[in-house]
Amino acid sequence: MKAPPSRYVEGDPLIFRVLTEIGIIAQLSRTTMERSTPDGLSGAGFGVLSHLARLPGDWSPARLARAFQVTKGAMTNTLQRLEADGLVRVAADPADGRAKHVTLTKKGLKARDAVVGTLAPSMQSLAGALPATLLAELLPRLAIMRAVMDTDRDPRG
Amino acid sequence: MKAPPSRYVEGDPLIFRVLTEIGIIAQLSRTTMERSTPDGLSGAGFGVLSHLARLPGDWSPARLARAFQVTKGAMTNTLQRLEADGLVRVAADPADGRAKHVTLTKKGLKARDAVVGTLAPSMQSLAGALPATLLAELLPRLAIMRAVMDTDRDPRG
DNA sequence: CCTATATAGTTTAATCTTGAACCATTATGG
DNA sequence: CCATAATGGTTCAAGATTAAACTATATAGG
Repeated sequence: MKAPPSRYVEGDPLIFRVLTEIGIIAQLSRTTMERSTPDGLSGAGFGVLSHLARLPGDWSPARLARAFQVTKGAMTNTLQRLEADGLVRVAADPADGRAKHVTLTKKGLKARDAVVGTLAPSMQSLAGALPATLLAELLPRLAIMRAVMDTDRDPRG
Repeated sequence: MKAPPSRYVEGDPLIFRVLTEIGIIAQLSRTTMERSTPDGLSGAGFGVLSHLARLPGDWSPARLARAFQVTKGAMTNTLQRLEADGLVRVAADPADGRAKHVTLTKKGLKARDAVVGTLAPSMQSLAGALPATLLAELLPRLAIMRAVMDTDRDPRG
């Protein structure tokens, strides 16, 4: 019987420790990212542009809010700013009187690509500092975890 | 030569895709966590309590701010709320006239444990829904990634 | 049909974080 | 020793997010 080195480090279930690491990495990458978008494009705005660029399909404000796990009010706000800057187009859905369609403008795509380009050097330096196979090992596992969490979450406000 | 299924999904470097997954998981877990602390304890507050509970040592507001990658102002705010609720103690550092020491109170430790307990069922259900070895495979790799990002970041605030 | 319920989107007040300015104290190096 | 730079902490205005209330449209059941 020997005393543990600290009260919780050993005892906390794996899941807590994994989520803690993920939270810190997300925070670090978020601040890095936002420093590359001083042109009035918020992190949330960039996220929406990037999402629309990567994932084709019909995107309504409500669907975007669910995808980002953000309230409808926050998404309204983000989209209003993006539309005011001409980065997205928001049109009424002809099939559903409640809904709207969000699409990327050319300007929006260019703005997104510009941020990605600005970000590239620091991302490459980060990737280069990691063990060669690390990212390839992480990605599919993170995708599984995200998929599981994504399915049994509660809808938001 | 065949056309890629979408413009970016295949082309984005691994590092972007990994960080995207991490960002979404962090957001999902953050909202889950904050729903388990309706007693006026913010997510940031819980993070600080948990940090102090898990990692012994001398913690000043500035060091906590760096650990969480948050501005000094935000940490001042968080600590003032925690201290007002009697969850932490903040005392002047006798060795450094500028600095302060932050320590957990018994009440703070109990509050932290209570939140962890409330969270446990959903965490267990999540862990149970994942492939058995997934978390054990993720943790060391995430720790490496966090360590690398942590070392060559800019100081804040 | 018609009522009840669910969903899409907006608005509002409250909360939190940032960035910058600021003061106090400590380290550095001529 | 002294001037300068660096660090610790607080405060304040601006920006972003949340929860909740509200309007409008759509769906389901009797």
